[in-house]
Amino acid sequence: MTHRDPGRARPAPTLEMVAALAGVSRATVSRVVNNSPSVDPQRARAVRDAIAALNYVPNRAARSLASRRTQAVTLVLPESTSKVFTDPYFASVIEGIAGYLAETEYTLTMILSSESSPEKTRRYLLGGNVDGALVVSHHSGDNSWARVSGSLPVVFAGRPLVGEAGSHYVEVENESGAAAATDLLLSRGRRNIATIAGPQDMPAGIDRLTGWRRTLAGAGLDSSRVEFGDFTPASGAAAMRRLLARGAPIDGLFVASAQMAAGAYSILASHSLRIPGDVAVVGFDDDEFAAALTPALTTVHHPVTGMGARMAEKLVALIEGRPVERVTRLGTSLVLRGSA
Amino acid sequence: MTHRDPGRARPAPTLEMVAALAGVSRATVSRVVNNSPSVDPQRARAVRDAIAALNYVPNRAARSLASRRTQAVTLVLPESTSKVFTDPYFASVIEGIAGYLAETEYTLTMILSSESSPEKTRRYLLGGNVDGALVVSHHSGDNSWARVSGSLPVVFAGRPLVGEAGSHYVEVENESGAAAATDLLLSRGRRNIATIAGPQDMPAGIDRLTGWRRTLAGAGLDSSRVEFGDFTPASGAAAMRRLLARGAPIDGLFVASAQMAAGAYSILASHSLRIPGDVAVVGFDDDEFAAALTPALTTVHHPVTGMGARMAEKLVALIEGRPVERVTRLGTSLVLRGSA
DNA sequence: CGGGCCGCAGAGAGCGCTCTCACGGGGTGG
DNA sequence: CCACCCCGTGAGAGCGCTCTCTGCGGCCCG
Repeated sequence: MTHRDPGRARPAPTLEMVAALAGVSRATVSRVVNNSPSVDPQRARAVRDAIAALNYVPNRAARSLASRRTQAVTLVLPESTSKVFTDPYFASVIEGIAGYLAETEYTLTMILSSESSPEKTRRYLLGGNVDGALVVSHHSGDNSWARVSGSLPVVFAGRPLVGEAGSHYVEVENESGAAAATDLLLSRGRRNIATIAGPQDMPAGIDRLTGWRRTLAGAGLDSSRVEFGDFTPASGAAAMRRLLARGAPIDGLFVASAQMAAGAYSILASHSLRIPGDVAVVGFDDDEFAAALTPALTTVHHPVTGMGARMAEKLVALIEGRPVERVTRLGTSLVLRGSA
Repeated sequence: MTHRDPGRARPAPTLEMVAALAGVSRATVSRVVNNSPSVDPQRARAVRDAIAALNYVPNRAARSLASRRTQAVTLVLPESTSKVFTDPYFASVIEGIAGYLAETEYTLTMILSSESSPEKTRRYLLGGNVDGALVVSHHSGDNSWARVSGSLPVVFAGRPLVGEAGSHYVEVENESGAAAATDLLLSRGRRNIATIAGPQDMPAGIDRLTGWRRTLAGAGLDSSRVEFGDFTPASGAAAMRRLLARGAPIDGLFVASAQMAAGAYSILASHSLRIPGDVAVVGFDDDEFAAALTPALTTVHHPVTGMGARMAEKLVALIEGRPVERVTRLGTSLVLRGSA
């Protein structure tokens, strides 16, 4: 079947047809479809029957044209994401967003914000294509959002580092999560605690490091054993290698992502350091990586899917003019497994 | 800023306004915007200038209403996906799709096809909301696609097991990839080769098993050492446990996904079986998991992102009535690392 | 018993764009 | 030199819906 529909088959039923069948005017059908309260129940019923009979589905384009609303929100992913796209994080966030929106009238569109032409993204957003945007803006580099969020509802994943201070966002309590992880290492009797931190141009990287640092400082311990990675396994391995090369003793390790922990594991193994015997390890992120490691990674669990859902919820509320908390913070919990 | 735009700020410029500024009719502007060949170059230039001056962006809804095309395609993900969503596979496919579409006029929308109400999905697809659909239909269970793909261009990821035989799809050469993996194990002198196969209700699961089986049969070897998983690390671990429990010797192992390989690794380790010394392992999928394992997994690489791009490309061609190969097959390659 | 409301329905004017159709003018062939 | 094309253009009719505005009854109040 070289498939080309010859003439768009069945022409979709229109409001007009429903109105005719139900014996009312277009306006009334529209009212029923949009749940306007002031419709005679009996007529409403007739209309609903007609809708069912014709298998009527409102035409989104027409509706959006007339109402000047699109009923669509877009998820903006930085194209740089390509590099980290294999991070299960994104998939989970998307899942949460899509899951929430599925129950609303909103449609989810996605754009990869091309770094080469941020203007294209801006024009798309401001061109009346969507009612709002969700931004998974990882790095602090792009500030194109400041301008957009002034005239379009925008919700960020994670505290934006730049842009206007009034942004709406949903974030995970990275700092307290990291603190809890570090506390656990302390409670295990570890005193020479290192960390493999994330990039310092994103909140997740900054805050997790801060939590670790603050906790060690509170315990009067040295917090100089820091190396940085970019959340990928390879960078975790490299950071671990640098950490060991310093020569300072390490008996506890907090890693800012499960993927980096995977990298660290392999280096520890190649140095014949046993987990948790020689080095107790606590990670951050409770994804497949965390569970798949041997020993399974004790880690800070945070609700990624939930974050997506909350972002979507917040955005819809914003679009519909309902009151919204500007910031939503999601707690973390410690998942104890074998590594610490 | 409790952000509520008071009255939709700046009313977007319309075709009409561009026409007035350029001193031509609406029709002519429309022609320019749509690259109609028959426009006087000089006027076209005037129009383009006017567009730039006004920063005009066509209103998608109006265009779609008038043209009966939506310029949107949707990606349908089975909701069951939630369970496997952390699989980097999806993220990569999406990346490929979004990347390709970014260069076209098409917009990407996503829906999680709720298993509880496939009807909702169908109505959305057939309700004129999109010009075409991309289906990442993993399992063979849902056959709702057969009906849809009759009246809407649809491209599948992977050979669909059910539905009309004429479907368009892009697939990876799973069978030959698996065969190559198995051949490698043979070339390493292994003769007691087991496999952890994927679910037998999806092509990726079936074909990879077939490739393994065919190769062993070709070499006159026993191909009864098979256990199944569902592509997750946990299922890989369970399958490995069952395989070892059989008591039959195993010196080579082909695992149908990198994630399952991760699970298998941990079980092999707990049985003090060394990789590749005691058991040489070859996986399938070249994702973060494969590289993060210790020893790094020798695996069959397949172009997941490329598959997404090809799917999108195929769909757009289909929508625009251009000739399209019904099936696209993407080759695999063997990535040699430390595990075999 | 009359006037004023209020609740519900219908008429109709667009929303911004596409696309068919008709038209004018220049080029070609007879 | 005229008939015929054909190319480039503009006019205008919608696409399917929303939403304001008007109108029609019936009810309450004075």
